[in-house]
Amino acid sequence: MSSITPVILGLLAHKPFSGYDMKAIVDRSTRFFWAGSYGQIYPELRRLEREGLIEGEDAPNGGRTRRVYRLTAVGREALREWLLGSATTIEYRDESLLRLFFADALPREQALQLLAGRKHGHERYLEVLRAIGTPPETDPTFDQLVLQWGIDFNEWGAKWCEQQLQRLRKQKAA
Amino acid sequence: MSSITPVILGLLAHKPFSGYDMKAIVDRSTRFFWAGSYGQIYPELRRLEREGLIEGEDAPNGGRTRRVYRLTAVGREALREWLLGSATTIEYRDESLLRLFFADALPREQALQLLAGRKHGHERYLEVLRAIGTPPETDPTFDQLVLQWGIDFNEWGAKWCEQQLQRLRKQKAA
DNA sequence: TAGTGCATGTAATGCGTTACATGATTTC
DNA sequence: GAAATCATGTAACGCATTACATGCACTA
Repeated sequence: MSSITPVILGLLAHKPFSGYDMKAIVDRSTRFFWAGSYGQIYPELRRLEREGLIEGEDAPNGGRTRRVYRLTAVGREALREWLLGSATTIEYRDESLLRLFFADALPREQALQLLAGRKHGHERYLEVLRAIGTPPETDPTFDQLVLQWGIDFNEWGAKWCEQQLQRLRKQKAA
Repeated sequence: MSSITPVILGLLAHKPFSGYDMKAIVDRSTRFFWAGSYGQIYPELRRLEREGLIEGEDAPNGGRTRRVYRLTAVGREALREWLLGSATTIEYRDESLLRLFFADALPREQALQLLAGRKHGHERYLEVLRAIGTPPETDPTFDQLVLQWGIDFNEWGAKWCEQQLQRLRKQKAA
């Protein structure tokens, strides 16, 4: 099982897709917390078919080759197991946080500017996520709930920066 | 400039360290958002010395070889430039969020359990961070501020999960 | 004297991204 | 008819982790 496997199974649980479809969907949804590339998707699609977790069917668009896959019962069970599993990788790399970590090497005012810059980063991210759509208040699907998480997280992050900024400025004055 | 470069320069801005020292420091501080390994550190140390950003000095402990590095003026300027730079990589991989994204494939109650599990993940992370230390309320250094961010973030995350859990349970009832 | 920590270093491994190649179809 | 989009696929590349190798020093 590679890192892209659950994405493929998860998407196909909804409805059949081609590799190209999946890449497009990933690029405007999971990529914010789980990226994927053709170099992962296509080989894995063939492997999963060989192993019987998915089934492919040729569905050309005119003379344009196209192969759509659907989940088998075995694949659905594999997805269920992964969903219920407990192993959970978290990888977080945040250069802005690293800068802040070393900000003591900077004059006070410039260090505070790093906080302001981070706040701005959250705000820009927020715009990107809001452009994707606004999840409904009631009965959101779980994929919409995750988008809501992204929005809430960035709002929280921007607010956190602002609060620290005010706190640190006040202390300087005192 | 590799990903470990700013870490080396940033640490040496404080005081001289050996490669071994730096790895140990990284492992209990930046690794939560910026990891580093010997395979990166040692080669980069020699490169940075060759380029004149740092200077090494042999400082053996008895017969145990040891080489400590300090920042040169050129290195300090390079650090300053990186700190003030705007390029900012963010990479976030969160399997728990991916699970939640595909949770529609699960019976309602099991899907909600994923939220509970995520909350638990935040709480465990919180314990790890609190074991490192509690940043002071007043006049924290910036590295302490980043630790505070980690604590605040996980508190927020746990609370978010709890709120969604309550909201989704109430909706089911309605 | 065996185990742990200090200390440096590299080779192998695994991974994902990037870039490229190919070709059909739709759109302006 | 040019450009964008659909569609599949792979090779090269870069990068970080893992594992291993070496050897000294301290401590139980």
